[in-house]
Amino acid sequence: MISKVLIIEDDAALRASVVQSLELDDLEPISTGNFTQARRPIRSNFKGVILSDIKMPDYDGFDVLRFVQSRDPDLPVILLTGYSDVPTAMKAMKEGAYDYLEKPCDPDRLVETLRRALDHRNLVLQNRSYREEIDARQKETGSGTFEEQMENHERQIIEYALILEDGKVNMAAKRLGIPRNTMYDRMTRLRVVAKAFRGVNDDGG
Amino acid sequence: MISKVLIIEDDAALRASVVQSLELDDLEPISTGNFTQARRPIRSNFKGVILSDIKMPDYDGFDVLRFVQSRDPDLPVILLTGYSDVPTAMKAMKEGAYDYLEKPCDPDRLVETLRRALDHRNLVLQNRSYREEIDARQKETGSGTFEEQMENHERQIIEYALILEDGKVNMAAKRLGIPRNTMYDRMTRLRVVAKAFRGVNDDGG
DNA sequence: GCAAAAAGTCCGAAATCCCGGACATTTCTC
DNA sequence: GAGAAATGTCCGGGATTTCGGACTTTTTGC
Repeated sequence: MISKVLIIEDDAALRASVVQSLELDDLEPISTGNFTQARRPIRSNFKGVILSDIKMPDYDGFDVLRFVQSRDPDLPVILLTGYSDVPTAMKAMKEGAYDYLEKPCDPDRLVETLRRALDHRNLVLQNRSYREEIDARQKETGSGTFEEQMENHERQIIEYALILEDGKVNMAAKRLGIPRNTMYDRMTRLRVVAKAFRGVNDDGG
Repeated sequence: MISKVLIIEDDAALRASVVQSLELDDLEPISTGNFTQARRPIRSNFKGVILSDIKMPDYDGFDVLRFVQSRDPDLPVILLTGYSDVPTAMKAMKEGAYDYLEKPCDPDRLVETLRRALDHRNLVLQNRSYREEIDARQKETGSGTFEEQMENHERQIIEYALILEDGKVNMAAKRLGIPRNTMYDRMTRLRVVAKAFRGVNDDGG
């Protein structure tokens, strides 16, 4: 499970206290004092979430939010607002912040919120990798000539059977449920050499 | 995106107000007054989240929480606690509640919290279906007789081409680099019906 | 080293597949 | 709604594949 939290907070004292809270709960704080310092790690595969103050000199929390969203719209940003500054918080949510916390915030609430965000991030990243895997397999079943695809698959089946049977053609044929002569025919056509598969697998024979 | 919220709250007035808040934000409240009424829809593929009061006669929020987790540990439960009842809230989180809200709660905060939970739920369900798909494909490769394996693969290639071409056989044949008559022959042999692949893919054509 | 079993090779007929061509039907285009 | 283009169906001969059987070579077991 991912656990990085990129902190953007100009008040050094508050930053230190946040870092401490996170470390006590086995999260991995990355402490920065302004947006410029924080930019580098913010990218689409960042394995963590962002915790940023809103009110800061130069770049504020909304700048951070916009930048993060340009890099990855599914990278959660939690913003720290001033006490009971509801309008700002509302605006932040509308602009896509994952959540917000009022300063000063309860450490437990902070950690709970971050854990939810990390959980979310984790699911998003997992989802992406699953999707990539599915796409990759789909690609495999959709590139090259029909004949090529069929032949590749045929070769794979035959070679796999040969590996399991230590390169013995007749045994491999029996395993695949086809007459041995047919097996030889196919191997000739595909130019598969049985000898090459002897001793490849340890439990062969 | 899923949007159901199963509400368990014995106070009818509060329940009505929650329902109203949710409907204003295009969520789908399912309103119930106690655990017994709520049990039925709670199952592992429930397309929504649970919002439950903690303090109720007979069964309380922790009973709900435990029951939900027995049905699906990844089904978010948001609990409503009394005002500033921090210890109970902490306990709920420890037992696996997704979040908690203090009564009376701000409608905006309520909706934000529920949306996060719904988002989470959505990702979990999506993740599961992806995983199922990957498992299914894995199973397909490497079992059955030779003929079965070849035929399955052949069918996959042909069906995928048909999907890409919106069920047009001639186009699919061209894509695969085989004469259209051969394509028909193969489809007849495999009992693949072209019509079944029309409109499956949005960019077909 | 001998017999038996398995592995590998060659042949040919039957079965199957490939694929062009002719034709019917549907869909598009103006 | 006529003509064109694409889709779908049917046929048949030539090419390929299948697969049993006969044979040779290699491996196995004693």
